[in-house]
Amino acid sequence: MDMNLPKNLVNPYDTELFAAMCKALAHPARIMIVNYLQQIDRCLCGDIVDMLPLAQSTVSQHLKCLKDAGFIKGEVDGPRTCYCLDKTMLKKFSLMVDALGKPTSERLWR
Amino acid sequence: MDMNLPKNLVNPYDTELFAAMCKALAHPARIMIVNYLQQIDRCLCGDIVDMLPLAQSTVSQHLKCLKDAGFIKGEVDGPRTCYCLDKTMLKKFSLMVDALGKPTSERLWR
DNA sequence: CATCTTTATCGTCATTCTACGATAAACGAT
DNA sequence: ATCGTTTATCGTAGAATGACGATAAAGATG
Repeated sequence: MDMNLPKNLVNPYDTELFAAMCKALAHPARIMIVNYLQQIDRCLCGDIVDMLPLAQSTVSQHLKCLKDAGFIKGEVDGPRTCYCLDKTMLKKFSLMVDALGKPTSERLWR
Repeated sequence: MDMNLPKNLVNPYDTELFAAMCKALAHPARIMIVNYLQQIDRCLCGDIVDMLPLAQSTVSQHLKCLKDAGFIKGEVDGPRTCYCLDKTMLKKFSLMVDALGKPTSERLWR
């Protein structure tokens, strides 16, 4: 998205990235997954399927969405996949959200 | 969304709310609007239309979306509407995002 | 090797989102 | 009262999302 504003007022690159991060979290099932992983550290896809009232294929889709956005990592282990949070990414997201409520001059990210 | 997990592990109410907040921010144009309002404090709808490469009706739609989620407030002034951020809401969102990366026991919100 | 378990992907359908132009509504100005 | 300005809403078209079942793929197990 091209903006009609001087660079010192906006940052289109971060805007796109930040919107994409929000989008990845913009569904209750995906929030549930992140919460769950936060609390049990790591688990198999099947565990998440058991927790959510959704079909296995749907859960797999949500996991892909979170993985593509960088919020979770999946480690293949035989026929299974073990998922865990990427806390670095969560931290980054948290910093960007903080920045949203502060003037540019006080922001820690670019 | 109904979960198959004990209450001590999840919080469906907050999950829905948080997902809705993320959704409201899950578009570059809406991030731009929040950023813009952060930097100029308050402005008319028309100013935002000038900034964004979008039709007036589309911008109005995005503003409604942010307003419905509580991130901005609109004060009608004659035929105009003056928009500004609701920093309380941004703060709340920020706290919820922080919580996402922490165990339940350390969370400041319910 | 045949079978079972686990997960990812495909195809599909219904819904939601995003964009636009057209129009209505609210008011200020002439 | 009429006209111009500003903004919200309506209708709509196309794209994206979210759900599912079916199926493929990758190993384990008998």
